[in-house]
Amino acid sequence: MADTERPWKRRRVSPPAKHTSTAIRAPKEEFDAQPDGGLDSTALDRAWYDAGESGAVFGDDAPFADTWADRERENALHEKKMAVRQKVNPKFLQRQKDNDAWESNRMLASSVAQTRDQGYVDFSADNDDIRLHLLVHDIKPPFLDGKTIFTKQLEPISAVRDPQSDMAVTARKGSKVVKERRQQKERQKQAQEATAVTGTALGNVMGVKDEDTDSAAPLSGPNGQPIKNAGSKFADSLKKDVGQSDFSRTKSLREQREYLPAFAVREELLRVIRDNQVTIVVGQTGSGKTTQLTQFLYEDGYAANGMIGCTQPRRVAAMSVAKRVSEEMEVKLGGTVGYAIRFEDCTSKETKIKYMTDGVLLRESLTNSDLDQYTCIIMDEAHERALNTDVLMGLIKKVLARRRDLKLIVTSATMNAERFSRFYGGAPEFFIPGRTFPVDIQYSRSPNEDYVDSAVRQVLAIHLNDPPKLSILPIYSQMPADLQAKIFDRAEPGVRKVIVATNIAETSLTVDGIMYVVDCGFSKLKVYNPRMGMDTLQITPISQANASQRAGRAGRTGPGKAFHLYTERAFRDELYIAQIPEIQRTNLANTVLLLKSLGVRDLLDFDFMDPPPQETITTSLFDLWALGALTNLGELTDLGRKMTSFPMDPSLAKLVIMSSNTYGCSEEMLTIVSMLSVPTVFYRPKERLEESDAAREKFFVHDSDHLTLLTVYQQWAANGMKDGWCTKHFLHPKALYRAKEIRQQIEDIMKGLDMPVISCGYDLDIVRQCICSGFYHQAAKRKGLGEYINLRTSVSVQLHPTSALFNSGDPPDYVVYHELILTSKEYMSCVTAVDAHWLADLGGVFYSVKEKGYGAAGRREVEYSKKAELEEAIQFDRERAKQMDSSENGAVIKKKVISNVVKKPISKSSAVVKPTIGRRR
DNA sequence: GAGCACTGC
Repeated sequence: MADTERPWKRRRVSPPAKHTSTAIRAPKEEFDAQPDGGLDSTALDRAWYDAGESGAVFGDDAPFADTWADRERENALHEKKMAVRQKVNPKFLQRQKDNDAWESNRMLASSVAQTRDQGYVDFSADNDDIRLHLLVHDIKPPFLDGKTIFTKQLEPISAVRDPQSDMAVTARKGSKVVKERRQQKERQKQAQEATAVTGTALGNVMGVKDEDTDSAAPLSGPNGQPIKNAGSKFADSLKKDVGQSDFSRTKSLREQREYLPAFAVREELLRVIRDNQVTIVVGQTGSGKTTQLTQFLYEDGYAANGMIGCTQPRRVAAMSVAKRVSEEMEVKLGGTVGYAIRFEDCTSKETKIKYMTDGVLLRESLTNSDLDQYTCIIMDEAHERALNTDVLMGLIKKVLARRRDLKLIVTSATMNAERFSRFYGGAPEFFIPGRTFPVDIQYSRSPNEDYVDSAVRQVLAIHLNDPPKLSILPIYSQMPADLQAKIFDRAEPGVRKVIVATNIAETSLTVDGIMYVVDCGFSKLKVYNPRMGMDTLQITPISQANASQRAGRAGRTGPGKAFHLYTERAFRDELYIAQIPEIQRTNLANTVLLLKSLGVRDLLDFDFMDPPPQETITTSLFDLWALGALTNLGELTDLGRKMTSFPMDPSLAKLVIMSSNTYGCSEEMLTIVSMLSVPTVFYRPKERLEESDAAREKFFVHDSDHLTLLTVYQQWAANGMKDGWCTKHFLHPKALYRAKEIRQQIEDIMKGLDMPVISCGYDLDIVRQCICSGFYHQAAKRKGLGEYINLRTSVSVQLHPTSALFNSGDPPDYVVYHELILTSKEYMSCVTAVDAHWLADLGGVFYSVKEKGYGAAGRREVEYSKKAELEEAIQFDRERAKQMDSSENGAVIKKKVISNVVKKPISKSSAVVKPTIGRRR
């Protein structure tokens, strides 16, 4: 079998770092890199391929056949490779010995061998064969030296208004009922179905069987047949809405339009917009602002020289509103009225009214910073303060100063209107009344200790006033679409619906006919901890604005009642007025990179409505620098510029770039990155945990969760991307389809940038190395069973029990992980085993490797690293920064320094051996 | 041996 017949099979591609310039080389790589030292790559390839040929089974009715064959082939090949290596090249082991000898020699001869550097954290592997030490540096780029200020928000922001308040304490404690129920389940499991379980307390009260009250419904139908996926939930819910209200059935579109409150104030609104560059429109629910504003502006001639743009925080909204407006205007969607969301641009040359997500407009500003194509921009739902909305607001403020002809309209709920007005220099507020029904608001008389218990009691109290049968329906975003659709079904006569929802029901979807709302006063909030570089999912008291939004859901189709499960005093004193804007509680690496590429040199000069906390910005800047996206002076590098082309986290963007230009595994990396960009593809219904776990394990690649994801996608693709196949293997079809879309988008971007899409074939070590090149800043070393220590922060972290590496017989010493999540413990999610040498090589900013500690000689060790080079460069840049500081116009870096922290002098002991003579030749 | 918000490019 000649290589030419398999163009996808490529020769091993070396990592970017030049091992030869340092003294150490991992035996494996040394072997591969020696053209004369044994087996050439073609022979290896052949051995590999032959091993595969012998045992392969392919076929449609054996969905896993090719995977298992691959796996076996891989194993067989590995063994063969090792055997061949040792047989064909007996010098191999000898060379290892030689290396050892060489190093001892070098060590003894060298006068620069020093004791351990105190400034380092030393992670020593207790491996008998290779005594390997990974040293961790603590280097900062000059632009982060001292106490440079990047933002007006110096203090961290607390997710709770008052940590001592009743609600904050309750939030931290969690629900006792939930805990007990969990323990009960545990006991039941231990009892091993010895006795049939009859039901829980809750089930007994309601006269419903246990399994009916459980939150997730089974995946299979009544006969155990897998349910075919019903398609996208958006399309579904939109369909069901049609014709639900009598009003929309009996009135023409024109009549409906004129009935809206916005219509009554049309002339006055247009006059205010004409007289002001910025207008804040306070439009309540049901006022018609989203659909009418654009049409008013269009009718008033604003689209004569450009487009009227309207941004939405969510994709569905952008799509469905555009559809509605095109119907009202009796034009084809995509003509005069269009929309643009990720993956879908439904606009044309004729488009005058364009609905889009705020992320799309943000991306557009990358190519046209003055947004010239628009005469008028409406930022809808700005009060939600989504990350992109906030960034856009700062950007547009600058554009408004340059383009006096541009009009901006910001719509907001009542609570935030004044802040927007102030931000835009006292812009007028225009009020449009809403058209909703009155909602009777009730508060608890005393604080509740357990929100789940109180919620159940409250629901039952409402129910017992007029007790028909109850139908309990859960909904959350990760639930399969066909099950989600159930909440929109009309209840049968004599049945009352109870919908148990996450905050998906607060804004994202509307269910008709809700009469009662029970609000527990909490939500799960993702809060970023910059110090630990970690997201935490916290139960947090909601804000007053959230509470009103929840209550308002009872008054959409008739008068309703809302029960808040906290006291009125708590509402007033313990809740923030509005939720903390996303920009202040999230990782900003992405945003900072975007702003840098938009030419914002100093973030302090950027006008944020609410500036992000200092610590978040410094961590983001540091991470970007460590990734190689920023120079030592904090300017964008070529790599950084390339990264902004990709709509994803900077570290993932780096993986894509490295996989294409260095490692030759972009085909694989495209898939992995796409899979990491969607919610988990593994479906784990509560009542079929063991089955679904077993299904997941079939996809495991033992040393990498990333490669496991790759396997899942490849199998899904190989099996025709069928929903039935997904159901059978406990996978979410929706998530996989989305991964496919994302994959296509990234591939298109790569082609646009002339980046080759290549496969590395079966050499998955290449993929792991590439992952290491983008994630070395998130690495950990093994401490115990399943227990690791983060190399840089020394924080103890664990393998998540769903990881492929969990419970594996041979846990790797070093791993990199995709993210850290704090739940009951600090868990690494999506983990890949790496080699310590890769870390030192690819993450030269942070790590260097020492080998062979000679204990008897008093821990005399030699360090090999790129650190000296790096420090030299940093010193050079530091000097440059100083020079810039003294010059007039270049005082960018240091002018914000309050007081310079005196840097510790680099101790003598950190002297580095830089071998000038090669050790082998 | 776990834990469960939501968006967006």
